[in-house]
Amino acid sequence: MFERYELEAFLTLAEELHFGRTAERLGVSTGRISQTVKKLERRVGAPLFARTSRSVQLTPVGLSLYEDLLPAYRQLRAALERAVEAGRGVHGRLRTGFATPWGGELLTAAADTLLARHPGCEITVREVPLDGGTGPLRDGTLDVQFVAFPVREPDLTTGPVLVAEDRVLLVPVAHPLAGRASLGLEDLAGLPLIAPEGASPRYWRDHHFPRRTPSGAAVGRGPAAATWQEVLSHVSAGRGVVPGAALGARYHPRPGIAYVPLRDAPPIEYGLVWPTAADSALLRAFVEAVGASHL
Amino acid sequence: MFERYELEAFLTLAEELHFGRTAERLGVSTGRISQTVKKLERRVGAPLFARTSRSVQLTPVGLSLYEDLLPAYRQLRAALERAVEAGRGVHGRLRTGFATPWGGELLTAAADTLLARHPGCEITVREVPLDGGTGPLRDGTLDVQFVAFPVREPDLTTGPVLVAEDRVLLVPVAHPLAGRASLGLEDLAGLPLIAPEGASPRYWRDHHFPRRTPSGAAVGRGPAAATWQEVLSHVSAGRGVVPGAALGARYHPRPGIAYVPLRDAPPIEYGLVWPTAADSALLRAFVEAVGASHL
DNA sequence: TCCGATCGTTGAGCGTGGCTCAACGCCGCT
DNA sequence: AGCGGCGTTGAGCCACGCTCAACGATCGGA
Repeated sequence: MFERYELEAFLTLAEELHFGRTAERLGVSTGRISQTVKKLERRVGAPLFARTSRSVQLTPVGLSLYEDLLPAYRQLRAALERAVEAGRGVHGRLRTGFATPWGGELLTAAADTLLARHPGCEITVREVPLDGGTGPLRDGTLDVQFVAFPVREPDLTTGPVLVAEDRVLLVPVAHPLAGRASLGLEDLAGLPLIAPEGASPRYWRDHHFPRRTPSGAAVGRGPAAATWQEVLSHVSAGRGVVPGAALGARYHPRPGIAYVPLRDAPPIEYGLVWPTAADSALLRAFVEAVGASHL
Repeated sequence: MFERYELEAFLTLAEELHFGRTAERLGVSTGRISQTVKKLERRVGAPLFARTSRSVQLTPVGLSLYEDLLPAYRQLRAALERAVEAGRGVHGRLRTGFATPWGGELLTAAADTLLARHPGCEITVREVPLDGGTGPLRDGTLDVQFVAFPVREPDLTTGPVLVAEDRVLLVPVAHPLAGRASLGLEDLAGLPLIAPEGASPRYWRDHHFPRRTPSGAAVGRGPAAATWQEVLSHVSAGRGVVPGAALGARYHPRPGIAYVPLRDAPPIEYGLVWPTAADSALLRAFVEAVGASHL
């Protein structure tokens, strides 16, 4: 019979007719799509796609399989949704966490709307250390975490992007750059960058706290910080600079800190992450509620 | 979404309303069924079954989920079957193997009927050593093997029981037991039992070549043998005895060997085994063909 | 009310298959 | 001929489905 991942790979590829896009939509590598389709074809005993390195097309067999499978797959999804609906399945306990202060407000707002709709459930919102990465999810302290993307951990599920904010550089007001209308990434060269040191994965730190500018110049090292509050203290005390989301300037501006737009940096994307194994009706309701909340 | 194993566990349990039977039908442990259902219920957010240690019943939510899922699941199966059919997917190469001579005849007969229907495919039938267990499947020498059950290997798929034969004891004609109308397992005490020595798993050897009688008396040790022909040579030369299937006596009786029914031993069951990863349309057609063949 | 039998649950630990990553080969364009 | 885009392949990793054994709950029979 069909495994879920086989179904999804086949159906997606039949729609996209492109291995790269299919892989991206499903959040796996192109190699995996190739291997999965190949395995399916061996089971069926005939090619499902006619493909060269330049084009992918459904064979007649593939087309009729697609037409057979699509409604069945839709039925499965609908059945699950209906069951969740019928079960009024939103109850239980959900422990959520955030590292940046305005994230806490977002989570609290969502928790309130959810509690109003489903009084049965219990939702806690806690701050977590900036340098802990997704550790609290792993050690069972939390069920969901609001974090800055990217998160690429095989055992964690990543929700949609909920907030995308332009990047700014937080500098001490006394700093020469504080007066500039905007900065480029190259301006980071030599500046003492404050960064968390701890369990956060390498690719995440490199993404948010680069050690080199695009042209290769070294970025300086400022003091390490465990929480966002520590980061802000360091900046306002003149001990370093740090990139952050423009949102922070609007919601929790700090005296002594200037927020200068970083022209050529992509926006920071934030969203929810949770252990795949901890999926539950309450969790998904919460994810939806956060998505519907606006700061 | 639903994983295949979750779907099957839920649907089967909804029909059987009994964890033990469900587990048996799916070939897993009851613990796994329990864990799987629990996970599903957490996802749905409501109990699907009302269960005590004495009874299992569908809850209303569970019932409507069952009614939603069953047709979708049937559609999936039907879609696969149709695709295999449409693909005329029976072609390619299939290397089959057997250890007992009459097994070879069974496989050859099936191969012939399959080749007549699908001239495109290539099927080879080879004898394999008795003491190699399922090694040829592991090292890629064979695609399917006809073996005596039980086979409990996580990476192998077990086909249905194709032949169930009463057990007999093969003894030299000159042996005092040769004249008996039947024997009990206790009679094995002290007899030199010929057994393969090699890669076959412990549970398999214990099942077919017990080292103790039911009452605990030690069974003797005869010479080791690598193939079934060697076993027969040893027996007719008076070097030992061996349990086997009654079928052997009918198809390849050997002068010098008496086949005495073993009264209290369960029948030996034979069937096909293959690496789960090697599943293919041709393979399944072959399994079916062997099932339809009769000696 | 105590036992034994039956059945579902739980947690620790194991093994494998789904997955990534990097190298490769093919194709079309310039 | 060189290059860039794309699908394939193989080696290796690790999360997760599964087993196993201990446990707890519920019944029937003395």
